[in-house]
Amino acid sequence: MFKRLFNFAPNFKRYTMYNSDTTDVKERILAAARELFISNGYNGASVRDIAAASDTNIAHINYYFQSKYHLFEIIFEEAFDVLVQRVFRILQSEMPIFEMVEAWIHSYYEVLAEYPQIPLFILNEMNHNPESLVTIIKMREPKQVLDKLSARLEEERKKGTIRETPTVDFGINVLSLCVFPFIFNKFAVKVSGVSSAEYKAIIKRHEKYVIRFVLDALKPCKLQ
Amino acid sequence: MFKRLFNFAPNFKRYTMYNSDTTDVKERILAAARELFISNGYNGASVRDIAAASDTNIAHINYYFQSKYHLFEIIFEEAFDVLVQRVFRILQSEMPIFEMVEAWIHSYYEVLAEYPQIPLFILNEMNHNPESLVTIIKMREPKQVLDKLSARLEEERKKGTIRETPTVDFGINVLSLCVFPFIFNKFAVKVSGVSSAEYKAIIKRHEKYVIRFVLDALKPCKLQ
DNA sequence: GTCTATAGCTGGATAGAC
DNA sequence: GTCTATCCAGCTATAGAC
Repeated sequence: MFKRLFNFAPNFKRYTMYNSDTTDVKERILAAARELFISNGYNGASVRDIAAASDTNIAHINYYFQSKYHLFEIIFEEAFDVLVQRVFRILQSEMPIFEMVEAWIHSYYEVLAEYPQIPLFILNEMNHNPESLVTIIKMREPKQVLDKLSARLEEERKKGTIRETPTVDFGINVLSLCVFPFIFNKFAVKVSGVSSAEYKAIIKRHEKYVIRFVLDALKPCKLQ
Repeated sequence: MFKRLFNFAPNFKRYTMYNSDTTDVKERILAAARELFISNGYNGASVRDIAAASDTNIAHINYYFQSKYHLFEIIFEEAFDVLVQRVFRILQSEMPIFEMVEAWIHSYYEVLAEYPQIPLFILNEMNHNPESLVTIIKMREPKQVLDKLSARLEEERKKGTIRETPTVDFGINVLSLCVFPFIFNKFAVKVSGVSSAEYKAIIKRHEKYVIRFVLDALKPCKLQ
């Protein structure tokens, strides 16, 4: 299930470049930790569970990763990069503005369809345990990305391509429309009784609405 | 901090109609449980913490509420009603459609400004512990509310007041735009470094954008 | 109704044999 | 590197004195 995580998380290589037999144990622990931490959060996943799921034992975990918390930080970093790397690359590209926005939304829907549990995981851990996690996030320089987006929006507004658009409000809207449907997944499925497959189809269709919504809000009336 | 919760949760009266001195102990436990469960989740809040915060002891909690889980269910029910009662009332009213949508969004922003932690709390507990909580939610008959909204949208579309609007997609959009900014609160504050007060101001302004966004998406072009 | 003491369990981490 | 046994801190719940 998490195999393809590697595509999005180059930093993860740091922990997988060994060639000895021990690599296998580390890998198995990481795979189990990924699954359990992201599903159940830090408190909800015990090292005992992780040891059992990876067919190792608690001593292995502490031998290779020093502590439960250190292992957790590695998983958090990975998960954050999954959500952010592709999107940051798009936001810093020089694509035409409407294409960029569409690619931005689409890449969220694509990544989140594969890893729907990550946003809730991150938002949760940030709520209960911010300090050391903030460091991990700030290293990715989100401010720089926001500034670049601001400059882009201002430039296009001057050209008359888009309306006056406050960057922060616009960013919150895009995030809201992309991320929330996935956070809401399990709630909706449990309460409405639709199957997970049906909800996936609903979200797939929903992406189109979101793209139209956002582009219409950006374009000045005369261009619509 | 949670005193005004009573306004939104009439069911809560069930637990507060006693007049003896013991009421005070129950009240204090409920107040502490409210705060701690909603901030830290079921696993993150221990009965020890709740006892300490309410200046009672563990035996009191079990005496009055039988078990930690039973106490939790009461808090969950209350919290759910806070989010849902006002909104359900608006969705079932006969207000003109555009007024209704604006009131819908506004009531979310108003309730969530006061209880910003509740959505994450509910989404979380639904993820980790759905079965018995689903019952609590289904008792509020959300399906009925959705059907009423569907009928309303269809009726207005026939009159030409609004575009063709799929109820579920529209509902998800409104929920996303209203709820996510609050879920995102702590993350944004910690990462960007803006103060909580500044973020509150951002959200306050943001409400206006959301209302415009949603109404523009509903209105047919000729009416804009 | 109140409160202390404690049972019984699960958590993370480590010592020490191999 | 591996694994068992164990420590100790935390948890919920309850027994039983007052």
